[in-house]
Amino acid sequence: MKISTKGRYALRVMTDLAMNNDGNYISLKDIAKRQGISIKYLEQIVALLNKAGYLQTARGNNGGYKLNKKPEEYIVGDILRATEGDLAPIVCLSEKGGCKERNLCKSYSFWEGLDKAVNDYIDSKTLADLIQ
Amino acid sequence: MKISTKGRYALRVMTDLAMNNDGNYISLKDIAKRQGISIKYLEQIVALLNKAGYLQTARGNNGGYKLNKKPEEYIVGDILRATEGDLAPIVCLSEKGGCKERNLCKSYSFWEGLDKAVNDYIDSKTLADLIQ
DNA sequence: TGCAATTCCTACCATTTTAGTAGTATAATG
DNA sequence: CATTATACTACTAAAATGGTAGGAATTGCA
Repeated sequence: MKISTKGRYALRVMTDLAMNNDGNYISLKDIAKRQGISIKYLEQIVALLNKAGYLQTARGNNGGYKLNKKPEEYIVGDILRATEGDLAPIVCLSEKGGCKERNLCKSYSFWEGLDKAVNDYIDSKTLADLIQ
Repeated sequence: MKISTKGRYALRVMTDLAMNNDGNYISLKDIAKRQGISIKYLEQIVALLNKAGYLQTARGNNGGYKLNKKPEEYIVGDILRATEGDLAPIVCLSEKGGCKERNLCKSYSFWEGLDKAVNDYIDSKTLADLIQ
């Protein structure tokens, strides 16, 4: 029941981009320095955020990343799901069509409820909530 | 962000014990058969539950396990914490004395909130809620 | 033109965690 | 004293985690 570094670092990258936004692109080198995370590992995390369409990017000299939208328009849950993958607490909830034994399983609706509690919370926060 | 088999099976063992309780001890052999889990693996899970004081046990012939208390007196959160270990979503929250950078970290209170959301939910359910 | 800075993409790897299996000792019962 | 059961400990294969590494593609600037 742990969030991995991917999700945690992703939030740090996004808050870093939000807080240091001056209109220019921000390089991973700068973010890595501020956050104390290796550039090479950040590349992989940013790739996920980028694939999800959360960033504007520019390659080459003076290139880097910046946010696409205003901080209050980023749902934290979206960021976490994009980097952590599915946050469902157990496999049964992720299976397409649902677990076949859901009607027999006494725990199923409990896990459903936990899943909902988690998602309700992370979807109630935006990037703006974090940086203030 | 997954619950492991330890926690999931633990809940199944507890519900099995609750539902099949006729006053006699219930052997792992029976539980294993009903639940489709190997006896040997169940031994390890039950050991955790036992260490937490949730069970009455009897060795030898006709031995086995039974619940200590009424189903409604078992908090699901307690069962999960006993078998999964700490459910805090990130390491910072588990560190004794708290994360040293908590005042600098923009995400800290977000993770605290997630931890609370999870624990509030799992502590609001009892074994009785599951078996009905 | 060419070099430096940067993202992009993919492969690799050590360590830890997960999900068990296995063996043996200990205890109780009939 | 054989059978049935828990108790304890060691081992292990496979997967996930948390990175490192190398090189290709792109862009800005001197």
